[in-house]
Amino acid sequence: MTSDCAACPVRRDSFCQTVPARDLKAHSKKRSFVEFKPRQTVMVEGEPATSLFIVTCGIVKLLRSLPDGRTQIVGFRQAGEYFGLGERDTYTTSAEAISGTRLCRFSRPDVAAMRRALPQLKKYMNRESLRQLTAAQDQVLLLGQMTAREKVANFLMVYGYRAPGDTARPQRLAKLPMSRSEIADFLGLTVETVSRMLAALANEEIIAIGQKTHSVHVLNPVALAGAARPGVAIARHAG
Amino acid sequence: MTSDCAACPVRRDSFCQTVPARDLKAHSKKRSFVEFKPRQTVMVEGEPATSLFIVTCGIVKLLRSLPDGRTQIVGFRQAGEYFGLGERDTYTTSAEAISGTRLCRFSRPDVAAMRRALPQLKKYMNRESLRQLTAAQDQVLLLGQMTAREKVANFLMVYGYRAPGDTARPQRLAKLPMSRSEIADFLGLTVETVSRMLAALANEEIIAIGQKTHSVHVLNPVALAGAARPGVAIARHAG
DNA sequence: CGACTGTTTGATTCATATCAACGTGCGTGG
DNA sequence: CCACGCACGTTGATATGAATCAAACAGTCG
Repeated sequence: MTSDCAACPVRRDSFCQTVPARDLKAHSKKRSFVEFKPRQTVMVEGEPATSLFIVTCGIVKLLRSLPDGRTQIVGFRQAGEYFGLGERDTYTTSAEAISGTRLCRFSRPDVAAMRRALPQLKKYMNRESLRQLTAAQDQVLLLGQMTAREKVANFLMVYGYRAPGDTARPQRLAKLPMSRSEIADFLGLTVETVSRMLAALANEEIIAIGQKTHSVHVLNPVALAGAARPGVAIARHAG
Repeated sequence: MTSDCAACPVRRDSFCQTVPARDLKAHSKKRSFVEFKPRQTVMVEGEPATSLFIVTCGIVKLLRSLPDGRTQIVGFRQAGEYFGLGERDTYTTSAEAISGTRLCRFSRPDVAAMRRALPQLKKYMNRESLRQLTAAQDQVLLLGQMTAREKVANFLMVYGYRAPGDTARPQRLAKLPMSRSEIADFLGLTVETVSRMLAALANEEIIAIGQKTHSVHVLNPVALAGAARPGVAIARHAG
């Protein structure tokens, strides 16, 4: 909590990497820590955008809702990634913690000042905006044109697929911190359909679903890539 | 063609608005004009991104394709809007002229130099990136959660709905320069479904379709907004 | 140990795609 | 100037993928 930014585990993975070491002390003073339990709301679409958040640990979902309750997840944010910045002075998405989460909070004025003071930070954030735009376009392609099976296979390709340290083994472990219903809300499907598609892939021995249900073993990466057919994987941390 | 930027009809509506009048002469030297007939390709996804384009007149569609030919339109660009800039050094979308189109072309290095020289331009483009991100998220919500009817109604709200000068009349004219199949590719539907939804709205006397088929009269704006249900209109020039 | 939440599986329905035919406006060439 | 051909749009019949409805089945937390 009271720890200095110099000791921050995600400093080199977040936009704080652009803050020179000698400015870290001052930097630390600007940020506050906030913690959220699973399912807690971090910010709400349409409300005044007062803060920018950086994920220190845990995972957060960004979402857009329709008045009648339908919701669409437009992206996930993991350790090191930031959210809360948009073109408007109100938030354009809501955000909710998926797992227990610790966030760094910066006020908008402070962020603006930092952008002015640190050209590298400005550059970092501008690049990030463009990356997110590309990711959003990936999701548009996925939602508009892919079948349920392709959507799910793609999701596994993008969000799973991190070797657990050692890459030698043919099967790799996909960790899915989010629930089936969150996967569904991201892919524009229902929970049942997501479950069925996973079951089908498991049936074909392309994947194996762990008993903890949030871990998926990729048994046949080639076949999985084939199921994601289009070959065009959607970029990481879409949205 | 050879006209000076000072006489450009879209100067005040494009990012050139940030170029001081005294620099316009030099600015003119950097840009070249290119023209495209309907259906002609301006740039291709994945190819080296050498240029940035500003639409002078006409309309252009930006699209993403899957290897098997499925294509998704991720945005339209009209007079004054630019495209061709992304996080990568290759284009992230293809672009194709819808109507006969005239574009200003700038080389990437020149754009980079201009950004360096003109802080206002940089600011303009950064804001634009964020606007496009918001628009892309709007499209994600639409594609992921809306019904065919809602999609079409929303499309009319966003892309139509420009009073023909005089706002007094209850019915307004929606001009749709794009074909049914382009609307379909934008909404993630088929041509037939788009046609049926338009027919249904016409049946209910919410709209009336002109004989030229590219113009739609909005007879009952309130009912149209209702059909777009969610109320949350997707932002203009999505993507 | 029992309620609860999340996941899976099954039966059925429904919205939209697909397949097919027809209409219509428009440009082209006779 | 008219007739033909073609691209585009509409309309209809049918098929189907995914949603919905419903129920059983964990794993988890008091």
